Amino acid sequence: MCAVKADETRRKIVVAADKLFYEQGFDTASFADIARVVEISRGNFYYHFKTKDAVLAAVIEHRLDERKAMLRHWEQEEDNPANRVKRFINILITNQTNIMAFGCPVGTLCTELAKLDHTLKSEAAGLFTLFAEWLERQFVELGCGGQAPDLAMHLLMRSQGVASLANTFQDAEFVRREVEAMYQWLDNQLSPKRPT
Amino acid sequence: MCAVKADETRRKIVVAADKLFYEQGFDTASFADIARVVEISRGNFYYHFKTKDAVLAAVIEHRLDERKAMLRHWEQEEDNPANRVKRFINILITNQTNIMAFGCPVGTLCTELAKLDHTLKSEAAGLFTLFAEWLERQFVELGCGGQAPDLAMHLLMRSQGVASLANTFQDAEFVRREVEAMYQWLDNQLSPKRPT
DNA sequence: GACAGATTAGGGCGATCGTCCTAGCAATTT
DNA sequence: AAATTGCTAGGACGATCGCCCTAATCTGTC
Repeated sequence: MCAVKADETRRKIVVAADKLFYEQGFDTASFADIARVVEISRGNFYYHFKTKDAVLAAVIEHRLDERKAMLRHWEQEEDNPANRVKRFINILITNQTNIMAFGCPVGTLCTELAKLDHTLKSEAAGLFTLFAEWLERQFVELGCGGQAPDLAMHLLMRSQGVASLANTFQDAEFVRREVEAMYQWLDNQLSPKRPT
Repeated sequence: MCAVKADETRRKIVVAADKLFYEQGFDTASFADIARVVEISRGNFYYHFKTKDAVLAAVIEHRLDERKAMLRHWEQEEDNPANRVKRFINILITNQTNIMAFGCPVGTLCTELAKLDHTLKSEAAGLFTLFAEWLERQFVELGCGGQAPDLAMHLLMRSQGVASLANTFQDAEFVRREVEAMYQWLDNQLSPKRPT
């Protein structure tokens, strides 16, 4: 009775819901869709999650855990904060196929929840905050000081913009070009030639 | 019987649908919602539009017309192409309230239609293309030559990124800062200090 | 004022939504 | 072997969806 079976099923539901919420949107993806993927009955759903919002909360939690693990991984693999930031920029390349098909998982969720005026929209925004604060720390380590928060937001902004247009235009060359420009921008921040 | 009545009602429907699709999303906004705003019966809807997709098509058409008129207006008011581009950038300020509440009308629609894999997603993308080509023409006039298409897409990308984060974080100061940075970027393109 | 066409109101269609209930199967404990 | 608990299957609920049909009303012409 160690409840390991339920935990496993619950995990499967969260993973499936995560994927479906991303690919179809939170509102469009239904209980029936999720149940079909997990291969459980719709009725059984209620045992694990009382409401759809509860599923969404679990999905956001799951995404937070995944992103935190990814950021930790980058910190372990890269000594240089600049290279860590480059890892972030490079998501646009490594996740290009998904982004072109469905946009940025974080941005599109926040946008949808804002339109639905959903209770959990601030929780979803926490995914952005996670990246913003992590990037900020890297810029602090790089000696950007008080500029660090603005630089972090600027980079986040560019990745969102690229994801949005990549999704609309399906233009891989555009993505490559903008990623290159972001690398360039990063270098300029580290060895400033008196901008402004 | 000059059908002026029907045209007027049809126009009201399109305007109401435009607003609701923007504020709630295409999928969430229902016939009943639109009919309530226009103050007609749900049944009457069918006389003007056979399907919801037909309403969407009309809304996209309507948005295209509005944007084209706006761009024409800018061209009349501003002789200098640089000032025209600044007008574009300044949308983020003039439309700030709506953007913070519901995101960019063009970007969020394209994103949603992509997730729904909707037939009209390429038509919606035409709204982006309209801006991209218009910006490109301004950059050509400014003597940017072959760079013009890339510069246009870059600017479009930044406006999308700013709109997305403005929507999520409700940070007016961030918007102001990024708009300023876009003005700066524009100036740099016009008097290049050997970048790259 | 009768007629014809344009426009409207209202309700019904089947499908699907999130939610909820309950009977039964599966697995572990005593 | 019996009993307790964990977990599941299946269906029913009211509401709402896009869509469709038809009868009534309005408007302008002869």
